[in-house]
Amino acid sequence: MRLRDYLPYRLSVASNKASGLIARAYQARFGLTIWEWRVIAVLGEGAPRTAQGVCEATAMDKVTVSRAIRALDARGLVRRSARDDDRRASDVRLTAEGEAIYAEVAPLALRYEAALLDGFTPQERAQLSALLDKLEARLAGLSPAGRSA
Amino acid sequence: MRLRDYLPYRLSVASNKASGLIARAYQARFGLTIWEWRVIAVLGEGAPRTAQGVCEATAMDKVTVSRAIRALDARGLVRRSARDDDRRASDVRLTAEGEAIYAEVAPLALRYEAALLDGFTPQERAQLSALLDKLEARLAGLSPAGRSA
DNA sequence: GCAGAATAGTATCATTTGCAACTAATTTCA
DNA sequence: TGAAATTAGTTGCAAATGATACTATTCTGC
Repeated sequence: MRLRDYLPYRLSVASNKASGLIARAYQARFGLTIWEWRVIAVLGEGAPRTAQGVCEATAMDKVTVSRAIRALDARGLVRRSARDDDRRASDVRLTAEGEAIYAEVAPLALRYEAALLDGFTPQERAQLSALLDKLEARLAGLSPAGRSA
Repeated sequence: MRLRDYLPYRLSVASNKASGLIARAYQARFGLTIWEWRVIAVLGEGAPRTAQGVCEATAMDKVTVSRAIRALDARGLVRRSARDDDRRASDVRLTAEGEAIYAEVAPLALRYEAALLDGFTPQERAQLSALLDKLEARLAGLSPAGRSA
């Protein structure tokens, strides 16, 4: 058993390094945590979402989502509007200011991804993506009930 | 920008799911945290290591290592012995009881890895490993100074 | 149409984490 | 030699995190 060859360990190291790198950039330039950024990223797709919808789209748990949305709301980057078909839930969407942040952060994020994949051939990129798909499928089968953070 | 296709996000989700799955098993059966397990895993290779050496081998920061070693020491799974060539540092090694735990946990860990990779062909396993190598190399180049957790 | 179960989201509290400061020992090099 | 800088490891404290419990609302099915 060699830790440095152990797949879950390697995933963890790679993921933490990548996330840490990018998180520092979000934090330094926009004062956003990774979770706030994830919320912005899914809302940036256009459609409003409930907190629950954000949970599903971001693989964050509901407490984390609740806090991220509250922080974004406090900064005026998102706006919540009660739904009349279900008054427990609210639709969350980006404000104009939130859109502006999204428009700046998204390209930055993509540049980081491009930097990570710099030197990967198109074949390698496709392989990596396919292998991650496969891994995700395995994990979905093995996990008790898909939480993550 | 689609979050669900974003590489750092995908790595994070896969890593957290895999780690969480395995962490639950360590915790439930042996009362070990992931960090304690990592320390045991590297010490299980045989050679004693200083805390610093453990840091390098596990990609953990020194505070985390210090705490993990202390907890393992308190449980009698590792033993520390002052070095006389440098009295700031101690060599840490597994006790007999630590070895016994290692002998039980390591196969369990490998079974989990095998479960993750169930359905992967040998080619796919090799590809995954090679792609992670490549990613790690990129990350080493991009990261300010390789910390992680 | 109503009692009980389920769900959206929030609040509480204990634990974990990480940074920065600290002690003690060692190295550097003038 | 010996003062300044560096390193090993620990500690303290503030912030992040997560499990659990809670409120309010909606669904179920009898």
